[in-house]
Amino acid sequence: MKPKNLPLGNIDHEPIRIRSTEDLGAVLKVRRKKQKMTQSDLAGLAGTGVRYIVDLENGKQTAQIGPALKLIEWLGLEVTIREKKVD
Amino acid sequence: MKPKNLPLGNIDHEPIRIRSTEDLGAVLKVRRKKQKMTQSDLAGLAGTGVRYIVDLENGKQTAQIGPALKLIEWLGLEVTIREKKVD
DNA sequence: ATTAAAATTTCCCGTTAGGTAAAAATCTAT
DNA sequence: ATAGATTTTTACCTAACGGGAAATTTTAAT
Repeated sequence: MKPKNLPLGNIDHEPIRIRSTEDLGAVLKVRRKKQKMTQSDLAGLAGTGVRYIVDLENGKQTAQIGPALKLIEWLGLEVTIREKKVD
Repeated sequence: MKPKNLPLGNIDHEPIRIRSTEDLGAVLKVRRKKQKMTQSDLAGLAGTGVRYIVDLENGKQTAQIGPALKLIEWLGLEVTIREKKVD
């Protein structure tokens, strides 16, 4: 099978490595659109403001962790952490 | 093989699911000790203050994402995100 | 039990995250 | 092209993050 050429941030059931806030923002944005949600929708669900969502999706370094995890939950995603393969 | 009974937050190469900041804090703390680092060591490496490390390990909701990712890197860990299995 | 090292708490304080609301810019469809 | 919805930006503002340093508590070791 040839590896498919998927758009940046796309999630096709294989886990995506998050190295930076930019990575995270990209993934969340693509996922939100795939779920046909607006930023306001998400903000409402996760109990944050629109500004927070915008900042997060833009890879802001200083966005807070708590709300981000809730948001990820609402997007039907899950975060895992493990030892780096090559250390 | 019987599943081993590992201490909370231990990482034995299988990925750990992060649902909350408390989960994250616990994992990072155990990992730091396994690496024989002090909080000051880590703070120095990641370019943050000791207070930040303490807060993060204590599961503070409002800790910022950027420094956390750097820290995770320095601990030889990696973060991944994927679709929830059961949505 | 003492002593030392490490972890946590506390105080002071400049910087800023992020909420609301409104305006501007961008994207979608017809 | 134009209207409508969505996203982003902006401004204002309060709450609070997080750094440094010192003090206190906890842990570890002999």
